[in-house]
Amino acid sequence: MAREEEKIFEDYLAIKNLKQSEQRKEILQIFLNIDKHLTANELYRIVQKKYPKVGYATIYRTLRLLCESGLCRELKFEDGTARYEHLYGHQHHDHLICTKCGRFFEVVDSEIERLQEKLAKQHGFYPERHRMELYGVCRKCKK
Amino acid sequence: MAREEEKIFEDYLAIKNLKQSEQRKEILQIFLNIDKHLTANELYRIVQKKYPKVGYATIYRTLRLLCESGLCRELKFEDGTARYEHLYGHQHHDHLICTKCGRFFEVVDSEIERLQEKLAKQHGFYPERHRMELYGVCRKCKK
DNA sequence: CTATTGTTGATAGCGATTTTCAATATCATA
DNA sequence: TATGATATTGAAAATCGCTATCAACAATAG
Ligand SMILES: [Mn+2]
Ligand SMILES: [Mn+2]
Ligand SMILES: [Zn+2]
Ligand SMILES: [Zn+2]
Repeated sequence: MAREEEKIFEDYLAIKNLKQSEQRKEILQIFLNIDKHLTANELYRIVQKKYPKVGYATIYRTLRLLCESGLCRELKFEDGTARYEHLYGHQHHDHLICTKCGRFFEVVDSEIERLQEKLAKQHGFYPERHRMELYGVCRKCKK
Repeated sequence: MAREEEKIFEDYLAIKNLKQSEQRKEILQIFLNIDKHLTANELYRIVQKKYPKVGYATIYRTLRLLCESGLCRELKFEDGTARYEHLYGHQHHDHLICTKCGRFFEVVDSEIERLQEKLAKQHGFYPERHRMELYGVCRKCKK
């Protein structure tokens, strides 16, 4: 499972002279097995079930390492709480968010992406990145 | 000055059986006179200069009322701190945000808006609203 | 094995925002 | 205008998500 990601994380730790702790391995495994947009707290609770001794701070610390190593991306939606998604092997995308059930749907629209670049340039802006979220009601929730 | 907005706020308070306090009038005036994307703290400091007795909680409470009455919109950008902008008489817009100087530029692109609607519908979504922020370096900051 | 150095969990701290509460102001009505 | 019901206020405590601190502990090189 996820040998490539494990290697990336190990290599990142090695380069930074960081150690391969049990906690880091455990959290990496659980992170890789859950491909959702989790909050730190949600991840904490899941990790706790399997490894009750793990502390809150370690979750945050490891999430930071995962982001730095390129495996994870931190996102902030409307409520301001950080959420974390898989980054490795995932291309850039934006999100549709259901205001009823809270689910996230990933989308890409190359035409919109092109127009965003153009819009920035029209205003003398040198674009670096963007964020786009569409809020609405998903098919299931509309009944 | 801003007679219309004053009326909207007064009417809103009346409908909700709320009272027309001095503080509310003062904060409304200052809010209306500053057309920026202020944080609660920034507004607090400006209000304090003129009315030193006003409390922090009253700023937040009044900002909430301004939002509910339709005069104000709360926005959250990358740092998670809420910012407040004028809503009355302002059409929907998105933001370009300079990562050097932190300034906000308001933009609308009807073609992007159209494609956003279309994108949502393609995924079976009933769109309600969206948020789009383009981060980059503004003309001035690029030298 | 041992020393060095990084890691951990608990907990304190922080910034933004909300809640609590007793004192006070607003406002409809007498 | 005086009264009283009800809403509002400022100060301070509480909360929330997250980061910093620190002493005990674990990983790794030699
Ligand atoms: Mn995603
Ligand atoms: Mn704006
Ligand atoms: Zn839904
Ligand atoms: Zn700039």
